[in-house]
Amino acid sequence: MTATEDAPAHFIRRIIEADNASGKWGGQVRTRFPPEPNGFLHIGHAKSICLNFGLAERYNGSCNLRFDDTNPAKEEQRYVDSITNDVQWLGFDFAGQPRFASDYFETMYDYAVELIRKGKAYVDDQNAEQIRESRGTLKEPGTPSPHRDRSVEENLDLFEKMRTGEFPDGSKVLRAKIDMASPNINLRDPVMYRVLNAHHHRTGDAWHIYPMYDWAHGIEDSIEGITHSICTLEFEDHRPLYDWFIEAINEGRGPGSEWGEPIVHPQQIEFAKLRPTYTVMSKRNLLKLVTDGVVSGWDDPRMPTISGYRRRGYTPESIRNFCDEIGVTKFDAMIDIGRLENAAREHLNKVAPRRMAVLDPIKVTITNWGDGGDEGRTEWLEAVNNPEDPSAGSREVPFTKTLYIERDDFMEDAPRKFFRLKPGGEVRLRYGYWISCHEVVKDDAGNIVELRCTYDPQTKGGDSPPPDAEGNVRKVKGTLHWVSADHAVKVEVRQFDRLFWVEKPDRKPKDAGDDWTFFENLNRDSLQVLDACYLEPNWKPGESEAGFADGITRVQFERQGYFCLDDDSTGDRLVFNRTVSLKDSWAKQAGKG
RNA sequence: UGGCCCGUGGUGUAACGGUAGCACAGCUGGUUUUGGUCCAGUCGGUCGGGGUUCGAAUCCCUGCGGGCCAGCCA
Repeated sequence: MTATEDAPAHFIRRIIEADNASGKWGGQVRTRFPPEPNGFLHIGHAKSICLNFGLAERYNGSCNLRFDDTNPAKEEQRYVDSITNDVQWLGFDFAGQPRFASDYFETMYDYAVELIRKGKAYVDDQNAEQIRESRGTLKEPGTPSPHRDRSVEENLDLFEKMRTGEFPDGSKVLRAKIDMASPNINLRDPVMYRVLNAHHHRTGDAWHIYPMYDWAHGIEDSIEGITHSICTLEFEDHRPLYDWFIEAINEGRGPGSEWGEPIVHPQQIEFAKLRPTYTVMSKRNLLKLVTDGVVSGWDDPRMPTISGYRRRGYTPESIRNFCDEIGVTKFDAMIDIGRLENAAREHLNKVAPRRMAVLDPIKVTITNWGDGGDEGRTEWLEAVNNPEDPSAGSREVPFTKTLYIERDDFMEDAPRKFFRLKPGGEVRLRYGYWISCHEVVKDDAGNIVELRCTYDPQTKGGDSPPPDAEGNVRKVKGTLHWVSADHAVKVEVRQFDRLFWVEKPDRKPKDAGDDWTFFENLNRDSLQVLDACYLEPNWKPGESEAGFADGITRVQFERQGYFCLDDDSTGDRLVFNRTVSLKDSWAKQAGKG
């Protein structure tokens, strides 16, 4: 928290602080997060959520979760539920229940009638194609509709009939009468209402017209008393229209006016949305990944959705920290997705309990295990649960004659800087003993099937042996994780790689043909399932030391990465998802060749 | 000559007319029973050209580059 409080104020905070200083809103700050319930939330929404709710927290204001449900053709209750859940999981509180634009339909209708009576809106009989053609182009002005100068009475009558369902879909619209020659196309008599005889997930069949975004959004904000209406850059061109609608409603309002008192005029402010590397973000492309079976669903751990990151094991804190770190500007920047991975490592390092698990096992036999007593004995050795958090305590891990270590941790012909296990070499088994390898057993195909090693009874717990006669202490460079073959639990581990090979997967190359899609950039090996991994037996799902508030079981498998228990787990088969690997400077060096 | 917006190290972001700083990544080294963490050091930048000013990343002009806009989507 201190980090964010100390961070310099970004441009939206400056606006708010200036407003507070001038008393524009009486020191009040009210924001909102206004998703359309037509899909699942992704990491880009998280930035907006953290911004809006974060500002409310910082300035002692409030932030509403408001569903912009103005298009029943695309919206569903299940999206409302999932979005609500995601916002709560991220840790934000929206004072009571979510709001809905549809709750304001009646008020919006009244305002529309008011604009008609003021001569600022009219019913147009043109169809969609005619309207498009008469709108003009980016360089040429539009031409007025033949219905633009209908009488107020006729407009009122037609609009009423639109509402009550007397017209078929698309046959009529209500338009604002602004300026068909405006260089800003949004001002060329924008549509306010369309006829849509559709069933709405909340208002049912009460309405046969539905408001367009530009008309509806400012009114929603105004009704809720929003002070700062924050949206993304592509709405910049819409701001003049946002302001026009509210000013049109307020025209002639005031004390004693037949129209009543002026309504609140929130300030729309635009910022650059989040664009992470190595992923697609549009709802359309995300949907295609799901429908084409590239991923298992919206919550596939490889998806950039909130539900995907949750299932992957990301903590709400890590996502919020990430959103705080990347800043808020009007520059359309690309954010290295590695920043999000770092945020996960940073948080999980502090709170994830440690366990040992061997993902790709190779058998190790301690040939002199009998030297220390009964060859069949099990020694229980103390292991620290989290070196970053002493209060996490310790546990005991079993050491026996037969163990598993990671296949990668042994090399027969090792380079100089490889300080793991090699023939004749000695390493520490973490919290166990020091061992050295004296024999490599292979099958007929030449695959290593077993390492025969000896242990040093004087290194119990992994400690250094006593000094020799000259006072020299033997040292080892490498420390390996391991499990007892007799005690280990066999589990499944799923490792994920990024879904795409290139930074901007939806960027079509210049020389690409018409049949090109972003699927060309898919990483077809983004999922690796390891079904024979061995986990130390100290495992009690749901009882990890950290006690994550969201009920998700998260853990660090030492030297490998952070993992979480997947819901696919059953009583006799645990499934772990790798959230993110640990940093691996050996892999980096080995990769240099 | 359509309109609007945006250009600061590799990436992101500060400096709001007065010493170009921070973070991440990279690289060096140190500590370490995780090649993790942690610590120290280091590399590296104001898109170009004019102008205003004692002084410009900041203000003005211009060029270049990037983004958005012609849904009865949001």
